[in-house]
Amino acid sequence: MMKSERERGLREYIEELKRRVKERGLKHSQQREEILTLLFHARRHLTPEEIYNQLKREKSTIGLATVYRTLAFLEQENIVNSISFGSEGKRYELNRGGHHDHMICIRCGKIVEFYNEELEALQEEIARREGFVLITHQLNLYGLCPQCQKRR
Amino acid sequence: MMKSERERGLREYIEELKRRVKERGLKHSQQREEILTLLFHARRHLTPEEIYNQLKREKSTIGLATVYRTLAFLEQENIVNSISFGSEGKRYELNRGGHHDHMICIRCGKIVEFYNEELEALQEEIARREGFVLITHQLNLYGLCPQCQKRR
DNA sequence: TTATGTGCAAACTCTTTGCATTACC
DNA sequence: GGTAATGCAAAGAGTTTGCACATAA
Repeated sequence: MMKSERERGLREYIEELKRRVKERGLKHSQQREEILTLLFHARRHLTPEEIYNQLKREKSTIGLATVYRTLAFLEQENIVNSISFGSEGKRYELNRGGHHDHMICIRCGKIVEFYNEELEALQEEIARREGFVLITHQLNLYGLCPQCQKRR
Repeated sequence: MMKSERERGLREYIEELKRRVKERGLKHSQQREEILTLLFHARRHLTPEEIYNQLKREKSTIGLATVYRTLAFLEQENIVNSISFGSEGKRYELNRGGHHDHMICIRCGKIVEFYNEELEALQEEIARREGFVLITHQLNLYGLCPQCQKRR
């Protein structure tokens, strides 16, 4: 269901990061690589704080400010995406190439990613009707996941 | 296109507020009415700060904390809805009974509300496929409005 | 009368910024 | 060697909380 290309390995993401950094006349760093690596292996969408704590646990010397600065850079370069649920802060995930939306369980916080061709087309259509040129969108569906429906 | 019932007047919204307050064993107040009245007349989605400033300009003695507390109450009672665009804080609008989503111009900030039956149905369908019971959703389309497309 | 609501200030949380130092190229 | 990146601490922005006083029922 998910739009997919051949899956890329960590090595490739790091190469892309280095390329982008060089293109901008900037410098690569240990820290940027650590964050990208963590996001590559993450099974969830992480907050800056979670990324910081995890790296600290792995004995990194990284600072929280660096995490924020790096995430801002990675997002701007479209290497990672951020999503925000309700009023809690942003969460980040590696951009693996397939656009998708999110379904969130309001009880347990479980997040399911989905992609629907028809939905995407419909949004384009709606925007066109209003004369808008659509650039991006964020759709979050909130509900109860199967497990949480059982334990009412 | 927008789901619609007969439009309600300010008086009716205030009556509903009073009813809800009483049901909860709470007390009505001048301040709650001021905020509701402001939201009724608002043409845009307002931040707590904007609501506070506007009321101060109208010589209210209200405090910012009261604005936050009241908005939380009104939202919980489903009298107002909040939306959050990107990472900026929540904005509030009076719940006029018709669910709708938002299209936001990333250049000028213009917000257009829309409602699409087919889109709503499709979301239900997608949630069902994943075994979720859908409770609510938020969809924001970001793009360029007609005016901003011209002045490239 | 009495519990709830209010305004103020302080506290909190999340994020950004200034700056001396480090490390990449 | 020169410039960008880092880590720390302090500053900001937005929001919440504690408390004494005001107010609705």
